[in-house]
Amino acid sequence: MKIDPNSPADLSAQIATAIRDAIISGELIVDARLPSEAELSEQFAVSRPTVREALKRLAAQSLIRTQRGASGGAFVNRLSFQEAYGQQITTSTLLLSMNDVSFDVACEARFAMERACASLSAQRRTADHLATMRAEIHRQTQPGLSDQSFCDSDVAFHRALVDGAGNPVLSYQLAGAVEAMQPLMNMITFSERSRERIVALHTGIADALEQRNAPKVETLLSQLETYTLDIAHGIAAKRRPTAG
Amino acid sequence: MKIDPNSPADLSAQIATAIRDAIISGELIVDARLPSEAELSEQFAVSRPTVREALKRLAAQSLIRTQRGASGGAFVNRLSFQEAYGQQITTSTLLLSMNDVSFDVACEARFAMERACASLSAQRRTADHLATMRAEIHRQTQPGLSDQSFCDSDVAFHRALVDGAGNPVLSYQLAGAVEAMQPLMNMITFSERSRERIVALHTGIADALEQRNAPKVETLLSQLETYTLDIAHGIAAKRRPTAG
DNA sequence: CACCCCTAAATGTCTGACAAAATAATGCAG
DNA sequence: CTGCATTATTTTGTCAGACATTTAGGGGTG
Repeated sequence: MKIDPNSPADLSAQIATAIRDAIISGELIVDARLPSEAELSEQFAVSRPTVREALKRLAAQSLIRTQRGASGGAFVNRLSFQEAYGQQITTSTLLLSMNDVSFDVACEARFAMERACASLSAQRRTADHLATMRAEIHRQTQPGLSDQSFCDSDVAFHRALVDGAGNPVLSYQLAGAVEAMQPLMNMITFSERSRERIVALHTGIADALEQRNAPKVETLLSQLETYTLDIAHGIAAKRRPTAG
Repeated sequence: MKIDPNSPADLSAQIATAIRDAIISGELIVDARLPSEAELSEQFAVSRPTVREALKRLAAQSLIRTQRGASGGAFVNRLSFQEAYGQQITTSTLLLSMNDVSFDVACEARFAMERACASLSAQRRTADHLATMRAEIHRQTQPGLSDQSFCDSDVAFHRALVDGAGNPVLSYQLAGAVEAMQPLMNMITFSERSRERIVALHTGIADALEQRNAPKVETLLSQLETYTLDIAHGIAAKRRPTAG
């Protein structure tokens, strides 16, 4: 692992890249201990603060974890699905908010992916998944529920649907799509009537999953997509009423 | 933005979180300039190296960019789809390689998501997308092509399919799924016969897209999934032939 | 007006030091 | 010899101050 002191890039960035490559290539395996900061600074011929900046870059990506004390140090981290979810969500949320992605585009992507889980979920969903969905539906019917809480419950419902597919990679990918949309969804006000309609669709989806009827789940998801767009467009229309 | 010096977490991590939250909440908008490192170290009552470690953490997530010189500093970065792709791929790749995700599970997730793009792509694909796919198919028929190059071309083909859906959010999500599988795919040796079969399926997919026949695209993708699994299982079987 | 130089501001890097945490080693009592 | 408390050592976390490098802007000169 060598670095080029004449490169235009920062030394800490180069060092981070070198170590990251070593991890990705398998040269450094999970739970392996990196040399101490003092040793690294000697190897790369840089100062300790520079090495530390590099290590913090890697820590920000959950590639390493650090521990103090004797026999401490920096260790290659096993990237858990949990941590990956978190990064996925942060990245996706920022991506949507910073690039003026329209509600329609985000919505389309989300439901397209969710429909992709439908048939797998219909095959494999357990009683637990169904129970979670029923519980969230019940929560959604509670009077006086805030829009925020309604959205949270909505996310939990769809998450159960996706988890029902029993494929952690799918769950991971969908986590970004579903949760990243939450800030956009939170701008929506759900009237009593629209909540009724959504709950009805959710109930239909849960029923179809119970019967392992994949096509019906897909159909209902499409209807939910259409209805969500209708609500969003209604809100948008109200906000700029015959401007002039 | 305040931090707690008695928290168990590192100061640099706390500062990074504080600034990250300010960005996500919209308190700091795109291209806004953060205070200089000296000012930040005063505000948070920490030393400059600590502030720098925090900034490097944010830089590692592409949340900020830095510029030297007068009127330089740290600026809130517009997270581009390009950068998000990169992070998505790195994270997904590591996730798969570190968690012993089976080829089957990854494959299932990938094709499920890709099928989700099929109908949109059938509706919206342009002549450019078709041309890209045809070109990659042609490349795949070249004799003497290495397995590595064949895989690259395969990725490019499927990427064109996904991009054909005309939804950047979908493209972003799929980038992770498709590219993260590449290290797994690269372990496969493609015989001449299996290449012929894959090319035939690719041709069928391109034809179906040209005719805007979404159901056929989905069917062919399912066949490709099955066939890919067959190849992978064949390889796995050969590697442990009647052990004992 | 154009060109050059100088200055100031900001990040990038280095040195050296101390604090805090956690393990390892040591020594003492039973 | 064993068990426990104490001390040492290693390692990360933090600080202070300094110099190098890059860049924008201002001012003087032709």
